[in-house]
Amino acid sequence: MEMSTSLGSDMLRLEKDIYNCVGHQFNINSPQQLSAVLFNELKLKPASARKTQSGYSTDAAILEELKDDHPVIRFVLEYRQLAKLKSTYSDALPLLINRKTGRLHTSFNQTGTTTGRLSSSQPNLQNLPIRGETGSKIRQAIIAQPGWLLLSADYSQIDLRALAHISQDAELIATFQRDEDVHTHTASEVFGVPDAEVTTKMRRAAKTINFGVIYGMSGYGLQQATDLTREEAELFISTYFKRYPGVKNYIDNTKRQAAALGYVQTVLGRRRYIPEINSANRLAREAAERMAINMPVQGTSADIIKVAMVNLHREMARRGLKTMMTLQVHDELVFEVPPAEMDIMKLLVQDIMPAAMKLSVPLKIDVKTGPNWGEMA
DNA sequence: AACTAGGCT
DNA sequence: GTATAAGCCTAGTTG
Repeated sequence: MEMSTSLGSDMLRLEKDIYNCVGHQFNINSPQQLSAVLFNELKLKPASARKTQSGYSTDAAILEELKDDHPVIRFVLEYRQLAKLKSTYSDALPLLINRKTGRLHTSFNQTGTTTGRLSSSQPNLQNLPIRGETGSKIRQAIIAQPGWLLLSADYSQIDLRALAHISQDAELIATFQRDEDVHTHTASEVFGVPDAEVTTKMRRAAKTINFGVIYGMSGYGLQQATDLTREEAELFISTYFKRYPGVKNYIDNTKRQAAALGYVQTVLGRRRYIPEINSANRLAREAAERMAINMPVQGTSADIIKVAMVNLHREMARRGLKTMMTLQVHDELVFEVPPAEMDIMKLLVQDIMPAAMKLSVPLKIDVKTGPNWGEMA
C-alpha cells in the first residue's frame, strides 16, 4: 500500500543516518545489537542505568534520557516508531481483509482479562494508533461501508468516575457533580491555587497522578514519568492523599480486604482472586497490591460499558435499526450508521450510555461522527 | 518459547 | 540493597 512504501522510504533514510552516525551497519531491530552499539561502542551512560534480564535496556524511556548525548539517539527513536507502525499496522492489516466481505473483522474475547475488560485480537483493533501524523493516517483507513458513517461515543473519565463512586471521596465526587475538569481541579488542590491559575505544567502533573493513583503509582514512578525530583514527587503524592482522603482510604481498605478475603471485586460483584496478596516476597506482594487497587476501578468501568452495550443492542433491535455496533475500546463504542439513522442513534447513545449504571457521580459521554475513524468531529 | 519493545485505554 | 504504574496484543530477535 501507499503508506507502507512511504513508511518504508522514511525508514531507509533513517537506517542510513543511523549507520552513518555509528560507522557501520547492524540490525537496529535487535535490542542486543543496539545495546552493544550504544553502551559498549559509543560508551553512552543512561541516567537510570540498567534494566532487563539480559543487559542494558534500550527502550524509549532510556533513549529519551540520552537524546542530547548523541545524534544517533533521535534517529533510533524515530526509526523505532516507524518500524512499529509499519510492521504491526500498515503491513499487517491489509493481509487480514476478509476475501468475502472485503473488510477487516476482529475477534472480541469476552473472557480473556482479569478485570472484566474485553480484549481484541487478529487484529487487535483496540490498539490502533491515534497519536501523531502517521498514526492518524492509519486510523483513517478504518472506514464505514459505502454511504454510511461512523459514530463514536466515549465515556468521559470513566475510571476516575468509578473511583469517585467506589471510594466515596467527597472532593472527587464534588468535582464530577460540578462537571469540572478533573485534572485541573486536582492541580488546584495539590498546588494550592485557584482553578483559573492552574498552568499547563501543573495540569499535566495532576493528570499523571490522577491516572497513577488508579495504578498504585509510587513516588519513584511519578518521578520517572515527570520532570519532578524524587522529593517533589513524594510531596505531590502525600499532598494528593491529604486532599483526597477518601481515595487514600480506598487504597488502604482494598489492600486489607484483599489480604483477608483473597479477592477484590467490582461494583457489580465481578471478582478477581489475587493469591499473591499475602506473598512473603515483598515485590510479588506489592505487585499484587497494585492489581488489587486497580481491578475494582478498571473492572467497574468494564461493567458499565458492557451494560450499556446490552441495553443499546436491545433498543436498536426493538426499533429495527440497521445500525451496527462495530467496535468497543474499553471506554468507547463505535457504530456504523446509515445516514438516515444518525439522528436517532445520537439520541440513543446519549440516553442509554450515561444511564447504564447509577453512580454517586454522573456518567458523561462525548459523541463524534465522521467518514472514518481518524477524522471524527 | 522467552525476551524486548511498543501500540492502545 | 532492590524495584518501583493497571490491563491487553503483536512483531522481531534470539537460542
